[in-house]
Amino acid sequence: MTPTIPSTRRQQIVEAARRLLEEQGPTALSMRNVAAEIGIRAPSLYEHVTDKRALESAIIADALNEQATAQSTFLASYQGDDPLMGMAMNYRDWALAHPHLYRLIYSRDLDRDELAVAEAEQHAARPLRSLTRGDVPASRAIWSFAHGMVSLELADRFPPDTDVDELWRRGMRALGTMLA
Amino acid sequence: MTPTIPSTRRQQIVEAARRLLEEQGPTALSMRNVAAEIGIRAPSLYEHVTDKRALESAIIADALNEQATAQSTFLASYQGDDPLMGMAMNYRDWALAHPHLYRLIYSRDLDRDELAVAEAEQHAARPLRSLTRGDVPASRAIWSFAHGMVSLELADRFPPDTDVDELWRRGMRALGTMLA
DNA sequence: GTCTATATCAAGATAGAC
DNA sequence: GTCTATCTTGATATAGAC
Repeated sequence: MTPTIPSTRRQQIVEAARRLLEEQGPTALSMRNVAAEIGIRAPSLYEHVTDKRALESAIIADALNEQATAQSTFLASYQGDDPLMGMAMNYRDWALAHPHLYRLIYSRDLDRDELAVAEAEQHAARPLRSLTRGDVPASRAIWSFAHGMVSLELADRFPPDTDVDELWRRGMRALGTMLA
Repeated sequence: MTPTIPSTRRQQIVEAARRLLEEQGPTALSMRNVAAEIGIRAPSLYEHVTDKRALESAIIADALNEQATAQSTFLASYQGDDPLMGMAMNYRDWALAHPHLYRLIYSRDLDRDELAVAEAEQHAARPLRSLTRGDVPASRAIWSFAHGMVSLELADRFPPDTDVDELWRRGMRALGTMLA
């Protein structure tokens, strides 16, 4: 079987749900829509996922893993002289490319009791931690800044006169002093 | 009329809605619940507020103004030697004291076309800007960090071993170098 | 102006037939 | 596994009484 064809019904459901979310936003992510997307009725979904929240958790786990892969791939091939700023831009670019997905990820508590979610969380934190050479508090503070920036940008919360690039530059330069 | 008794029906509605949100969370914030809270039926609300979104915007405007007042009051009476860290803790404390309210404020785009909201946004940014002595990008970068920290803490996104206080100390100390 | 009564539509979820 | 039928709850809109 080819990788683009989901091997299980559950996987097919999760992928359809994510597609709806990314292309049409959170209001399109209804059980009815997801079911219609794969040609069945809504109640049938409950044979494969516990409820809507579990479906969202599956999307979140997939997304965190993808983001982690994007970051470690970026880091492995980075050639410039400011990998920290590079990672910040990589984080931002991923979020802006998947705005609805990013908002879902941080819209609620993580279901850490679901193994796939707990693993994905660990996975997602690894690339930045490797960059701070194991300084975990520093990596978490940098993550907080990046998340705040992306979150405010996605919600259009910066006043219209804001030079967002400048905020990233100044913020990341200042935060980089944590590592010296 | 005493200040604790809302002078208009609309004000009464906004206060009831906020009370429901703060005490019982976002799912309790329904038009039916709000109406029941003040002893009327849901459809009657639409004589006073355009729709639910406008009601939320009214709550957000009130909340931003309150937060602004809390910050400027704090700043006016601050005696210590690190006002920036003090402001950060004031920001955090306010958010942790009003978690559902804080999440509502940042859950969606601001309705800047509503005058009260646009004014409240300006109002909320002022205390921190006075602290950075007019360095607007610095104040916005600091705000982003603070928002990221609060947002991750409220959503329980820091791993269980996290010393959140330490993240604030290290992050704010680093960001303070922007002002020197 | 303000309210009650009512209707429409969509959502998440469950029971039980096939 | 999938279906139909159904329950419950929510936002919203209109008609019409007072």
